Amino acid sequence: MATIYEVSKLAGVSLATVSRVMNNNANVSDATRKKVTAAMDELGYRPNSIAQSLASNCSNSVGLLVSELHGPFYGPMMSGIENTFRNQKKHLIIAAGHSNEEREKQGIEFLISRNCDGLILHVEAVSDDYLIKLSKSQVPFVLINRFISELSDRCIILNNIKGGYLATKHVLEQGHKQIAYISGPLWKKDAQDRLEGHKKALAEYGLPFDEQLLYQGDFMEASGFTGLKTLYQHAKPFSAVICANDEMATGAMASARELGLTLPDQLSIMGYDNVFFTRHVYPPLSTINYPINEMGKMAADWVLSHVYQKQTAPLQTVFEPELVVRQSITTNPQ
Amino acid sequence: MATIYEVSKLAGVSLATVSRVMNNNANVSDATRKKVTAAMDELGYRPNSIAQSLASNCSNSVGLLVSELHGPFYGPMMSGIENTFRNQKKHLIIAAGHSNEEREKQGIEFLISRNCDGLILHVEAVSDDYLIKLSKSQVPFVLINRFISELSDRCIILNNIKGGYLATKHVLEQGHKQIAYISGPLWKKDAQDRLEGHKKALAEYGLPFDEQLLYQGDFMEASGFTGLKTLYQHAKPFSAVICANDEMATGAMASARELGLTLPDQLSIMGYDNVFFTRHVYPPLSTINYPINEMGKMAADWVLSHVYQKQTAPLQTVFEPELVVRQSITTNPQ
DNA sequence: ACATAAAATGTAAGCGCTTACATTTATAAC
DNA sequence: GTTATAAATGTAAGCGCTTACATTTTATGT
Repeated sequence: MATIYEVSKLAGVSLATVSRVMNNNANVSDATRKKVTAAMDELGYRPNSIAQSLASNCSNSVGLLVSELHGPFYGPMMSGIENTFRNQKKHLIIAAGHSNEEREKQGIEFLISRNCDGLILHVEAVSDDYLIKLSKSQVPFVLINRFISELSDRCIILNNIKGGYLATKHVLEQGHKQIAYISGPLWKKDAQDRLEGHKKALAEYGLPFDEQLLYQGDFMEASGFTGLKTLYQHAKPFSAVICANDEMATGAMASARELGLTLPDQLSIMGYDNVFFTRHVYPPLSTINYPINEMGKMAADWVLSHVYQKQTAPLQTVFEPELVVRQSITTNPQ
Repeated sequence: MATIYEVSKLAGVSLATVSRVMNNNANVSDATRKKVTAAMDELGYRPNSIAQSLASNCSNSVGLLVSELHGPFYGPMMSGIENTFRNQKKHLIIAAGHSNEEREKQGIEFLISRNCDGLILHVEAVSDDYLIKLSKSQVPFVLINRFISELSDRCIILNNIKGGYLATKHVLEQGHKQIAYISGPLWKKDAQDRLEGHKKALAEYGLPFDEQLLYQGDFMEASGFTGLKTLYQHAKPFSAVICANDEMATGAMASARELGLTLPDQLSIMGYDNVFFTRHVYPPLSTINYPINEMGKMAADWVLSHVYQKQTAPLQTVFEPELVVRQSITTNPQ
């Protein structure tokens, strides 16, 4: 592989000049610029990005930590991020944290040790304090789907209270009066917020919130399954169940069928996230849209702006959810 | 950030010695090793991986090109790969090719320019010739889900003929006699192979293959939708349709319902890939398992072995599909 | 105690770039 | 034609490591 040295020799200029044309430095005459690019072409020269990084103290790489590389939620997020960065010649180093404190910390360590210029973090298990401490170290980072008030300017989040509110309001509007709720783990802020929105809608319709109709799940499919079963067997009757995410809604669907209920006639189910497979389940699931792809892009823009001083579209930290009506909610239940 | 120089000064040894303890070189006495690690701890030293890469001519990064970062197929593949590499302190740089020739080439260029030591490629649009030429350049790569005979030792593939065979055989065993087929784009080898397996099973049961019952799709959901509609309106009657992947099967399901058919009673549907949401559709889709996660791991092992000379489990290039029976196929259709 | 080999450590060059600073060349003003 | 100023180019010192080779220390055999 040709080096800058060989290019400079062929072009008959100094190393510095070659470097200047590479970096589009203004102070190069057209004539020499042409000589240099010609020499580059002739040699098939490609700059060594490692050497560039070492000399410029900028690796042009940004680290991304997500809980899982698979699963319906992270894919669209990564897509949005990758796209933005590739256009800017930055590259993405990806690691998985598996929603586990130790592994999330390891992942962050790993990315830092890889000289990332900035980090995009979707972490769940690591503590607020850890992140606040981290924010005082060298490497800048932005948080997706997590709010820490001390770090509020770098938290890209969804308005989950509103989302929870919209979901329940829709179900209420269809005439349901007995509504069960399967929440996420309530130590998580987003699970809390969604539930809070639910309560708010209930209150608005003059309905009391009933603890008996609440089941605390963990955002995973299985907990939707057992959640519905538990509610069905122990709680008072209900005509609709609202799930704090689509995975649990899916579990609840399976559970409902196992209980012999026909959907949606005998039970309406509402999801949250608008993960792509919600269109494909049967009946197609009504849910709340989580614009995760856009939020990924915004996180990338944040990095572009704060780390690389690039001009970007105005940064937005809180996104708004939207109701997506499909066919899992009946009107006027008996 | 402390450098190796400061560590060496604190420990009272030379740079080389510090480097040796970092790299676990055997020729370091226990006493000095201790001194050095103590100094490292005291300074909170972290080696600069960029400098290491430049000096050692090894970036410890491997590039991964997939068609999309989202979608049900690539997630599990990336997961398998990331996991293997992180344990080995290698890192993954990810780019998307979008099944488009230009973008795939760009992606490969991008990864190479990022000094990847090796590449894992899931490419669809780029030509065999291009890849053969690429194989003669510096950077080693392995191919997932693509077979090129000149490069056969670095192609990690599924036995798609067998998969196609298993799918059709299962449907035949349930008593179906009129079977439609929605294929992938037939310029793709995997689409061809799956269809070939289908024909083989038909032949084994003494049934002729009927061109009229074939629709050529493009592996995307929409083509499953229009495919079924087209077949239904123009072809002779059939009691089952086999789709060359799950996405198209999903489209076919939606289409069937729109045609007023109840599933699976009036139409059996078979998928391929065993993408995770196939459990969630209704009726749960019978399909062929594609062990993409394992294949991803194998690709990572290939790189570990060929690029980094690591000892790995024996390499396997062709994987076997398996039938997954769920509830989308009826028995003894009328 | 000595010679000899093996183990431990040090020296210094170099990986391929960037960039501050110095120098040369072109341009403008008089 | 000078001189002042700006533009273009060159020089050389790093960036933080690895590693071939040289040197010193330690262990081994007699």
